[in-house]
Amino acid sequence: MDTKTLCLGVLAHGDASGYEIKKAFEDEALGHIQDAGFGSIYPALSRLLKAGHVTVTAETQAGKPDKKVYSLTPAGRLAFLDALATPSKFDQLRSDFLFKMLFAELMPARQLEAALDAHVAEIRGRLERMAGDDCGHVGVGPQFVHGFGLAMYRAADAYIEEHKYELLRAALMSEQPAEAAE
Amino acid sequence: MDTKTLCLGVLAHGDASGYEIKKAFEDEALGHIQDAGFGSIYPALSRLLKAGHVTVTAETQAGKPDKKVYSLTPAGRLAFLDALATPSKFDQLRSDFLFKMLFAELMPARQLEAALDAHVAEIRGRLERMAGDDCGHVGVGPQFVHGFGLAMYRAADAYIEEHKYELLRAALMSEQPAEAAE
DNA sequence: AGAAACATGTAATCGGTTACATGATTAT
DNA sequence: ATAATCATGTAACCGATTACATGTTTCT
Repeated sequence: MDTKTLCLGVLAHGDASGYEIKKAFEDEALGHIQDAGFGSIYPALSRLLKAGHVTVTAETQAGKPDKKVYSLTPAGRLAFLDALATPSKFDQLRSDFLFKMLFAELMPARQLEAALDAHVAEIRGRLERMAGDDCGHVGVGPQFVHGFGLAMYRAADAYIEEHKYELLRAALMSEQPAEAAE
Repeated sequence: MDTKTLCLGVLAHGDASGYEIKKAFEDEALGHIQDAGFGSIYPALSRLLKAGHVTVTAETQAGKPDKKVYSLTPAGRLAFLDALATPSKFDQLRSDFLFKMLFAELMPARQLEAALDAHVAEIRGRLERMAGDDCGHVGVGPQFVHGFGLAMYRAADAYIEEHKYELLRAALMSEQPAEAAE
């Protein structure tokens, strides 16, 4: 998904400035599945403006810098619907964590355990934050995605807990048993 | 993970040519979690050679083009171990599919169902292919990763099956009930 | 006083994807 | 014949990340 389509998606849920679009990628459902920085959002909005997919209105704010609020045009809405209809290629699991685990045998046991624990801790933190989200007000789409995220994180958590000792045992056995002398 | 580190990883499992490294990203465990094309592998190998992380030996083959077989140097092995020790940022779920599902309400019911079915079909295909892999000979690392992939795909499959009708019902209700007249 | 949030943008850089360029052999 | 596999590489392009540049207000 390119940043232009991502911006169209955020704007489909309501008018927003570039800054507000950035914030949308930091919390809630969107933050877990896509990301974009200022350096890609602002140029994307310029291109969308040129293409006629959005319009912009400058809003002067008391005590705050001016805001440029973008709105979807009918053409922009159509373009977004079109993007939704385009089949995208299947998402890879693409994970640095899993890549490292492929080489678990090359890592010292302590380092392996630290990597595993850090990953589980991150998953649990996300799980907790997500459990607190109230999804009553959001639509079925975001609810589905939220539930999907929960299911994935829970499955990952459970799998790692169940299998980390297999990994750790192998790592410990491959190390010199000289540690008993320490 | 940049392509250089990915190449180091493949070479840590044994000497290989650029072509063979590319193949490693197409099958088995690696293919599910990382990807790299010729256009990034060859330049990466050149840079690794310049950095002294790999050495190269030209192998003349009867009836086939010459091969350049790369081997890790001790420095390269160290650099890879170092990369494994470096904490990487947490993997996002980053999914085009989920992004689209966020906007399920904007899609026609048929298109939504098609997207859902295509995704499930892809997951099941992968699940079947993975079930056939014999993991007896590989190490604990690749076995862990293989099992992780299976667990994730199974969880995704189960979640979609359980919740697709919620999505579909909402999509059908939001459409005009004029279809009974057709 | 200093940091953080609000707000927008540009420029340099870096790296990945895609297409191009070449060429032999083997299988259909 | 033609496509596919084996084999290596370069060049153009595209876009994302990062840093830079600017300026106010509010909170600590």
